[in-house]
Formats: sequence, structure tokens, C-alpha cells
Amino acid sequence: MDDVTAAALSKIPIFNGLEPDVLDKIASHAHQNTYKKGKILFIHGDIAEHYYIVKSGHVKLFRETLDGTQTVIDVLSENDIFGHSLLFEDNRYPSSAEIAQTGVIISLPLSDLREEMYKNNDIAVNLLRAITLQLNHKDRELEHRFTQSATQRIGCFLLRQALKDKTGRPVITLPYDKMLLAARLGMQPETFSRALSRLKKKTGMKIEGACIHLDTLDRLSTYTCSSCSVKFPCKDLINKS
Amino acid sequence: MDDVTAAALSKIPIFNGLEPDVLDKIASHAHQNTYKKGKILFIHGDIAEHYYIVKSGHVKLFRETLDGTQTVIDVLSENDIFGHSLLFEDNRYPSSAEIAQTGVIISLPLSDLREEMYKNNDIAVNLLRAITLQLNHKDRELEHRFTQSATQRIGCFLLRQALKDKTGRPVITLPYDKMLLAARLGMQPETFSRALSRLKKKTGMKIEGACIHLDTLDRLSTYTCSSCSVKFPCKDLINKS
DNA sequence: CGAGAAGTTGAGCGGCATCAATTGTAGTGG
DNA sequence: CCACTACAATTGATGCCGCTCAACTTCTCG
Repeated sequence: MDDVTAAALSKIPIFNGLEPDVLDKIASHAHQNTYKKGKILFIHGDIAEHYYIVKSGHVKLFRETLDGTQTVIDVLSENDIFGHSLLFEDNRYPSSAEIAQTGVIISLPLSDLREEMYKNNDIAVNLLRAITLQLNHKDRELEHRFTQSATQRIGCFLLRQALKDKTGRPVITLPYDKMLLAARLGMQPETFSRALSRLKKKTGMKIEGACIHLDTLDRLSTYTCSSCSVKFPCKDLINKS
Repeated sequence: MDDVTAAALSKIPIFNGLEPDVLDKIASHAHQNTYKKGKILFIHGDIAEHYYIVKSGHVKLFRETLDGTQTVIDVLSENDIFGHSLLFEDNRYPSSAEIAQTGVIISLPLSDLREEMYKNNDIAVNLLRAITLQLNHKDRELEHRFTQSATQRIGCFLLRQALKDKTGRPVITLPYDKMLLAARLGMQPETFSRALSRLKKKTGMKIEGACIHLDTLDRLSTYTCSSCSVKFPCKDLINKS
């Protein structure tokens, strides 16, 4: 349990442009901690008391049904924030959170955010900006699940990953293991494996473990984006939170 | 193009608890209009200048891919609000809106809301409340699409409709036609038809056009909710926006 | 009453899940 | 350092759910 500096927080979008004293106050109640893979941060239905920022590693948000089936809602990476949408509601987490890859997580009390939001319009507006963005992403997600094939969903993910790394960079690194990626994209590991090798044939990319090499994104994008409502260099889709 | 009274607006959640003068100002820029079925309010990609409130009828929000496939994002009913999540972004509508059933729609300028949001923290907080709710609903939607069968998705919709009408009321009325409902639930009309009759066999309900009679919700809920992460009387799911 | 759309029903098919077997890989302890 | 174990990843066989195409019936409305 280490302390967190205001400077570290100031990089997070929802704390943009805040007065130093506000930032200090928020930072004074923040704690950061290293969690190992497999650690459960909270379970669906728990009373929500904190929201979190991922400093490193990955966090899986998911929900389980009575029969044990697990749906992955999202997988979060560096500087992503989660739990901040529980300002109202009945204050129970709508999903469970598990550390998917060992890393550092900052936890902050929701009560602070709630209090601040009523007093400080900047925070309210920042939150609004973050959450409307998220909402739009969810809509896209829904469209993709519906219109794209498993193979296209992988291609779409790879393209956005490539755009995020560096524009047109021909080396894509899978950010986490394939099982998690498959779950994140709403398919079985077996399907993922088969779909990836189909993509390989169709686009001529070379796969070496977690590294994927390709000469140009063209073949990938024409195959993938044919059944999407957004024209290819879909820059508005690459940033989250 | 008729004028809108402040009293009419005060019923909408995002305008809750506002000062009368603010409400008057907002109302003074609002217009209501009757639109016929099939009318397109805006198209995906248009510059967003208004947000809307449904006073009657139904509105279909959807997106189209290059190959013409249409994904229904949502279907809105009385007192639902849409377009209010475009306060930031590049100000383009992320989906198209079409009148699915003739009705009265109020349109309001987004610029007002944007301006007011910065000045008036109550509005910002109200918006935040509305949009976090929406976000949580989208998560559920995504889960349902993934874990439930087509038949269960219909059952789930019927249950929430029943809860919305009156607790445990054994008569459910389909709010709009079956083609639209099928699209809303992410399936083809043929699949809907078959799934509904399967549901009829499994739960013993009686279907007469848009009216569905059943003695108790028990059989329906046990069949439907077995693959859901929320225990049955899922009251938090019945209200939107 | 007729035209066109909504809704139903049947036949066939394809994508993805499931089950099962095998290989690859990373972490553990002797 | 290597053998052992556990899990990740791949590959094959099979089956089911929902999509597609097509024909037919029912409903709605001018």
C-alpha cells in the first residue's frame, strides 16, 4: 500500500485541468498496490466503495451467470480507469474484476468522487466526457459482435492495436494471452486459434508467438472493415476511458 | 412545430430539480413536432445539433454497414431521451434515427445543453446519472446477446415488459411490431417467430396478436433467467435513460 | 376488395461451440 | 539443470443454433 502523488493522477483524463489543491486532496486518499495475476478485486454484487486506475498489468471485468458461464465485459490496460461509473445506482459493482496480469493498481474512494462531483463542475464534466466516450464504444462493440465474423473481430482488434502503437507500424504485439483475448472478443479459444490462422492465410501476415508482422495494413483492413459502419482509419476507436 | 412548456420538460430525469428560470430558458428553445413512421431524424455521420425527447411513438436508433446490414442500437419510447450523449466528441451522430411509429418528438439544441452543463452543475450531475445508467444497460445488453439464446432473449424482454406494466400482471403487450422487436433483440424475424412459439410451448403462455396472457411469471422466469447474472425480479433493468 | 407488408413455416446451410486428443510452453521443485 | 506438472494453444470431429432463401398465410390500409 503505497501513497500516490498528485502528479501521477494529473495524467488521467478525468482529473484533467483540476486545481492543485483538489488534486492533492484526491491523491491523499489514494493508494497503490501491486496485485498478482488471479487476484479478485471485487465481485459482482459487492457494495462499491472504490474506483480504480490501472498503472500496469491488465484487469479483466466480467460477469458470471448461475450456470457458471463467464462473460468478459472489458479488459483494461495502463491508465484505464474503472468503477467510476458507480456514482449513483445502488452502489453495487455490476461486474467482477480480476487481475489478468500482475501489475500496479491505484484505488480511490468513490465517496470522494461523489462529493467532489457535486461541488466541482470540472470533475462532473470530465466524468461526463469519459463516460459518454465509453458509451459510444459500447455501441460499437455491440455492432461488431453482431455484424462481424469471429475472424473479422480479431482483424479489427489487431488494426486498432497497430494504430495505437504507431501509425501503420507493421509489427503488432498481442497485449495479453490468447485465451483472454478470445474471451474479450466474445469467442472460444479454439475459435480464436482457427480464426487467426484463417486471417493469416487471407492477409499474408506472419505470426511469431505474440508478435505479428505484416508489410502493410491494407489487406487486413479491406478484409476486416467491409462489414463495419466506420471507414478504416477508425482513429476515434483506439482510445478508451 | 409547436412550443414546449417548462412543465412538460420537468418530468424528464435530466431536468430534475432545476431552477424554473433555467427550465424556462431551455423550454424556449425547444420545439415539438409530429413525425410519421419512416421519417429519418438524422443519419449516422451527420453533424449533431439537437438532442431529442420522445413524447409518443417509437424511435429506432440504428447503424448501417457498407454492405447494407442494419444493426439496431436501441428502440426508444415515451419519455426516453436520445442524442444527449453528444456533448463532446466530434459532434457527429454515431447512429441514425428513424421514426418507427408515428409520434411526437421534442427537439432541443445541444449547444444549450453544452453551455448549461458548464455553468450549472445540477445539469451535469443529472446527465451523468442518466448516462451511467445507460452504460450499465449496455453492459447487460452485451451479456444477454452473448449468453442467452434467441428464445431466452425474448423471454427476458417479455418479463421486463411485464414488470414495467404492473408487478406480476399476467398480460403483456408487445410495445411495437415483431419485425422491429426482432431487430431490437438482435435476431431475424423468422427466428423471432420460431423462438416465440417455442417459448409458448415451454411456458404455456397464450398469444393473441400483440397480447400475451400467462397465469404466472414463474415458468417464464425460470426458463429465461437461468443464464443471466441477475436474479429474477430484475427491477434495476426495467427503466431506461 | 386488392396490393403490399407483416408474419409464419419449411428446407438447407454455415459458423461457432463443444468434446476430445495432442503438442507446446512456462513455472516448480528436486 | 532437468524432469515434472499444469496450463496454453492447436487441430480434428461432430452437432446445434440461427441465418438465408423461398413459399405461403394473415393482416392492414388505401
